[in-house]
Amino acid sequence: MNFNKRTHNCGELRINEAGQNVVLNGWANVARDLGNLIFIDLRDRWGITQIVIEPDSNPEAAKIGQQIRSEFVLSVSGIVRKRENPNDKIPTGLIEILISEIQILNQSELPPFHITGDSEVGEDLRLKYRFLDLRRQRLQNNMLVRSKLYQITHSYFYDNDFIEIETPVLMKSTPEGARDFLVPSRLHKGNFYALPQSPQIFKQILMVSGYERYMQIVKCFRDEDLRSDRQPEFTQIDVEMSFVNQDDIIELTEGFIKRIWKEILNVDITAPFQRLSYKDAMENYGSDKPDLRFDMKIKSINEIVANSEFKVFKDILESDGQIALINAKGCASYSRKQIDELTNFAKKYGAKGLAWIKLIDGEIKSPIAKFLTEKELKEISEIANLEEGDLLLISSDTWNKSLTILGALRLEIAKKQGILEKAKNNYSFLWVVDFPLFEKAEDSDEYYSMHHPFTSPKTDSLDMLEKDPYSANAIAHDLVINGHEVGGGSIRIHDKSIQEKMFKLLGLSDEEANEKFGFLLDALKYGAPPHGGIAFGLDRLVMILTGIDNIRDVIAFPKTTTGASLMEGSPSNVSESQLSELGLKLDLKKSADS
RNA sequence: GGAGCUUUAGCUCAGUUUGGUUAGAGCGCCAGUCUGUCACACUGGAGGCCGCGAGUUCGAGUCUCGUAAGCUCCGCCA
Repeated sequence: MNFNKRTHNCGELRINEAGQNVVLNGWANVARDLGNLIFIDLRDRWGITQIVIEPDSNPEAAKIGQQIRSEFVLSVSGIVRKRENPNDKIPTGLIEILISEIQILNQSELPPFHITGDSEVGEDLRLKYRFLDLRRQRLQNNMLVRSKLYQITHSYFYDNDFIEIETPVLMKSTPEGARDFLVPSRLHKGNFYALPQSPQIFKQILMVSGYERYMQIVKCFRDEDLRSDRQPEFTQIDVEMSFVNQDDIIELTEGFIKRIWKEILNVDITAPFQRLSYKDAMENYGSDKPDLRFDMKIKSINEIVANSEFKVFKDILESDGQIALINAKGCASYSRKQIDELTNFAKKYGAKGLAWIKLIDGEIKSPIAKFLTEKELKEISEIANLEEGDLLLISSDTWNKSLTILGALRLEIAKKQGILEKAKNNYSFLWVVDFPLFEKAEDSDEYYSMHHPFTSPKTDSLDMLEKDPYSANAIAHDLVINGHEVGGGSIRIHDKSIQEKMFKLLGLSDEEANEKFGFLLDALKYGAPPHGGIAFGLDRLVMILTGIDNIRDVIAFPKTTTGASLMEGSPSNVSESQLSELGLKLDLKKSADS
């Protein structure tokens, strides 16, 4: 097709260019036909420029102009001139283009939703017509931030002497953590590749190979249920270094985050970031990824009620549980119904109930007051800083559950009271360190790696690996921004015998360990350097940088909560011949029955 | 695996409490008028399987049951 190619984009012309002949290409954002004067807002990804057709002097252009509808693709030629009435809402608002020639390059059907403006549109419609949703300014801005982040990442790590190496997308299935996505092999019928949950082992092997500083922006895949911040395929900034300790990794990361915030948000942030041990994070905020933009700390009252006759408390204390509270400032006015809602909220996290204490008109109101002595009530009021109009929420359960419940309530209260809304332009950066090496399953006596099985124990925990392995700590570090876990890493095990011991503690026999991770154990035999690293969730970083609370809005082509793509219709059936080539037969009875 | 919310015009939603004539609004769309608009304005018009399937009822957008899709959360996510 012959058409006049643009001399400028739709966002760059200013009053200085007045008098110039220019050509613009783009989409008709909106057309306003005033009869003997036609205005068209021409849009491309750089901006909007108003073009004018004057029918009296250019009847041919007017004829075309009258046919133009929203989203038609145009090429326009004309002269830049000062506007009679400027529009101060857009950067090009001082000028307009008087048309000499206008060409319709393509028509458009009426789009199913407005491209212009920021109107709310149903998620399913947006995903089905993703090509139109991506045309909207909101998503274009998100993609732009994302692209900038790629560039900053590459340049920062390149400046720091890292090299980027690609690791396989088809690899061995090692279903230790999340479910793997599997890919059947045609050449090895009955065998499967897995898509990587992370390039963890490959990057460690690259350290053994002597690359010392590796990074990669890499897609990872986990076949687990989705959430508003979780997609089955997501992007990770993967980093690994040799001959380093934890502080080196943390320092490098802080420089990286500083550069991102400066270059994308023009915000200067100060390092080093605060550090909290896992234990302190849990005991103060009820979370291993606390949002520190507001305070509302959890207080333990175990000692205050140590001798309480109140059966609920007594039982919890006898089983080494945790009784703790938060002070919901100014929430004493909550109705019975609102408190019931909070209780139901807490029950989602496994709470059996929720006790509370209010101070209204100088008087304490509480369903459990009659079980507490005056001294206990006084000490609780003191430790909680109970003031007029406050509501204390008290949870008693196992250590982990009680604190997790209060941590969730802490966030819920902050949301309800507008505390989060007020803090939305603030940023809190935090390292959570000293994670336990192991985590016990709730319903069995089995232990799992809290991080992954290649995480190094702290050196002072090496002894404990022998005596009390399940109390040992890991040299692990999570980067938490505004209550989101955006990065996690550790110093890895580079000693083969410790790695073997870890597998054993996780219940893997020598055979199983060799079957699954033999190649890693092999590599550790040949001069593995001390090494460690970190990986960042790129999608979550973009969410924070754009202030968007949904991961789908920072990914060009995301999946729905059932893992489907509404645009191209995946996942989909495949033909019999495709299956037989792979030596596969479907047996859907089971899933149809259940 | 479990819980909750939503589904009505092209889009965003009201209507469901208490079943009852012809299901509404705003925006958009179509036609016409209009020389300074920028969410143009004005006049007129078209547009509905009330997600889908059963059931209750003289009668269902409205009540009951089932089902699908989207979203949010718990479990899950080494």
